[in-house]
Amino acid sequence: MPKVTAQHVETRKAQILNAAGVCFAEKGFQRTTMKDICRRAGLSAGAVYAYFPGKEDLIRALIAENARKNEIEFKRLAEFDTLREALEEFLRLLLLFDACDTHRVSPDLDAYKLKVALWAECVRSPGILGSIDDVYSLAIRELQKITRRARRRGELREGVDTKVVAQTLIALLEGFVVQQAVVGGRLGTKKYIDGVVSMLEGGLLRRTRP
Amino acid sequence: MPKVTAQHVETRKAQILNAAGVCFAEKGFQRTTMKDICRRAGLSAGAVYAYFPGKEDLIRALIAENARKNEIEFKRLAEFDTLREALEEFLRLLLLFDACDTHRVSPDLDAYKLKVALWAECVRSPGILGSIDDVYSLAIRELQKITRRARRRGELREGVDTKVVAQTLIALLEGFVVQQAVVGGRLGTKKYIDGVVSMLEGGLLRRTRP
Amino acid sequence: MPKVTAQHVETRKAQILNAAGVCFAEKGFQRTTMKDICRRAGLSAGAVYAYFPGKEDLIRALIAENARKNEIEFKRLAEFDTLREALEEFLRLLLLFDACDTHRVSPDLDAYKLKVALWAECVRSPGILGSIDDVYSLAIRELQKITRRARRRGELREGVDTKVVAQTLIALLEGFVVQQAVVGGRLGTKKYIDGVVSMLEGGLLRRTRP
Amino acid sequence: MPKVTAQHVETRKAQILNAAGVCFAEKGFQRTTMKDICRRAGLSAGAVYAYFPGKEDLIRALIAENARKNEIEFKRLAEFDTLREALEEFLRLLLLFDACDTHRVSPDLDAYKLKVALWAECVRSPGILGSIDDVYSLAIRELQKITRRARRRGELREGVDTKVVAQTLIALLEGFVVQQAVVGGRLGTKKYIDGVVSMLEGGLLRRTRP
DNA sequence: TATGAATGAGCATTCATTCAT
DNA sequence: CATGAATGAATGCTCATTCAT
Repeated sequence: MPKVTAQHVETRKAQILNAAGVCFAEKGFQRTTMKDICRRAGLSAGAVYAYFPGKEDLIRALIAENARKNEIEFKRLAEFDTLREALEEFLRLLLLFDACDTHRVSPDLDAYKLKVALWAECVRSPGILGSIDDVYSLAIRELQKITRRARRRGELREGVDTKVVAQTLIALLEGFVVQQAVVGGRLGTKKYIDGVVSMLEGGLLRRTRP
Repeated sequence: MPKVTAQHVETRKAQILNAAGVCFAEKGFQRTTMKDICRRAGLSAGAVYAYFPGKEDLIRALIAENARKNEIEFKRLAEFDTLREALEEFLRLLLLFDACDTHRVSPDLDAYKLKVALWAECVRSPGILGSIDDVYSLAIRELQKITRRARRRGELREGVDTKVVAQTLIALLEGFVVQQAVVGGRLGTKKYIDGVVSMLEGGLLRRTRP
Repeated sequence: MPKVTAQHVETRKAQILNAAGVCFAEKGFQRTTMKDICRRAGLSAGAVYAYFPGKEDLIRALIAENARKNEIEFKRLAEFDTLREALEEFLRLLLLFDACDTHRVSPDLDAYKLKVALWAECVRSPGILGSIDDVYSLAIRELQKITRRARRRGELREGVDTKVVAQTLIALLEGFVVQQAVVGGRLGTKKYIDGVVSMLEGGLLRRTRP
Repeated sequence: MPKVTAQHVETRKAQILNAAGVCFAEKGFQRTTMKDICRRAGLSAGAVYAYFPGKEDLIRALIAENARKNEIEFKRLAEFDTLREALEEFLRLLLLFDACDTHRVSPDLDAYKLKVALWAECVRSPGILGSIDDVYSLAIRELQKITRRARRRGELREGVDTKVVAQTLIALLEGFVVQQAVVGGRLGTKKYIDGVVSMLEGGLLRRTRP
């Protein structure tokens, strides 16, 4: 019975986070009412509160989940042999699959909007800031690792600060998300990735033959 | 007397928008109460409502103001002779001065946070979406103009899509803003700008001497 | 459980309408705050709003209820054999019992005041006007039926317009209500009814023996 | 200068009461804002408050004015020779001319609505109840005088209580006003008056020849 | 466990009234 | 005398959270 219960708890939590994610993407965190989430989850208020202490905990859980997924993604990047491949994968993973997948949201657009909603809350709630900080630290650390290895292999131009590179890559990602969310997802993801990779290749990577 | 009144109206509106900007940056749009804004503006509720019909109109006004400033900035970029200079100015203007200035906020950090707060509202309120769209269209158009001129002057690598370049530049900007807001402004702006410019130079701009 | 709930909903609604009726009678619609009603109903604001979408709906419901009761009363009038009896019943029912009963108000005075309060709102709110119109149409129609039957039986003086009779009867009723409400219920209901009936008998009804 | 000022004061007061009457008829007392009245009067808030201490005083003044007019009308009724003539005049005066005139309102409908609005306020405001009471007392007293004289002249059926007659007449008046206001003035005033007079003649007045 | 009725603090907004000019 | 900007208490309504069943 304990096992069954543990399983059940996970199912319920996932069900609730699912609903919360969709709602937050649709209407933002503050505009979403607990009733919205209950309705979408097909549960009563009491049930939701049995699994999560409060509304705030729902975003916190969503962010934590996001972090966990991010960690996995970033570690997978380290397995690529060339920086070029890693870069392409980085953009592809995070812009495409990540979008739909991480946040349990089906249409991409919602995933972008949810990200913006999460950021907006991160910026204020002191309770959340901590966890988001960790996500960034991890991402930068992992990206730095990859870049450093690339340098060792001679793939990198000289004089390039690996931390700044990491920040830049993240900015290219998040800046894309903002535009997608705000402009309504009309951005041409494939074209953007290609363009970015080609720009980075030209400057970030050393010319194979001077 | 008409002149005095017109002057007075502008003063009051600015005073209120000032206060609203600071509050939104601090606590986000939804968490900010009208009372917060009134207190900060040193005015009574009635006074604020005499100048703005409602809370929503305050963000709308803030976004509109932002748009107006952006327009001016972007047009100024066109005056630079080389793309490199324009790029540096682009990043510098928008990340540094713009931040403090556009939103009438003194500490930089608040400006970044305000941007995130505005985005979060843009994503939902149908009434706002229109105006923000215009801002993006303008920005992309202006940046494209600059890049096309650079191409004609032979400053640009071949095979580069000017629209994607514009999107990338904006992403580098907005991605930086997100990080600053979320991480708490610990990013080293100067280093970031230098890094980005150097990366773009290497790839975006044709090597002066192969 | 559905039965219990349905029952419960009706109880609550009645409890709230009760309270609203008393408050509106005491202070009028506009001067009555939702807090007044909540206090009198012994419920929280949230509870009241769970059963009625807004303040306006409370009067609307009160008017609708009034209409339903009126319909029943008027149909009962049709069962009397002579017009005289029907008239007496008409006045008696509507001035006495109706007053205390229809509006769930115990002291008569409140019932009169509530009527005036309802009229005052009817006059303005477009949403209410429709329903009140129906009440009048029904009342006039039913009274006309009764009078026409009386004419067929030869109870009526010649040359009498049945519609005008209906309007007159209603006026005698409502004019009484106004006086009671405004003057403070000092009017001598019994005496008024007797007087009116005797006047109507003298003129409205044909002399049985010239 | 004192004379000029006194004249001016009266003009201003009339101007303000005019505006107040129209507004109250349109939207009721509570829904009418002082701003509405100011706008309609073409005056500033300060100006209105210079002539009337507050909003309440505006209805009080309107009621007082109504009372003064009523007094004159009723005294004029006493001058008719027969009760029948007086009755017809009573209804005609008060339903037609009174409506448009007393309340300084041009379209009849507004006058009826204003009456209802005034009653609604009379019922609550303790400060107003007194003055309205006087109006009723006077009306009943004057009508009684007329009826008593008619009795002395043998115009009246035996066994008729003059006070009840007065109340009935007033009820016929006010009941008509309620219907007009609520139903939207579709009542056929002339027909109503004729009908009422004929009913009253048949019963209230002794048959000239049995 | 699950329910959903109830709570009540909190919020945006309105408007009668004042008073410096 | 007149103005109209400013005040701030008051109001209708929402929604996160609790708890008896």
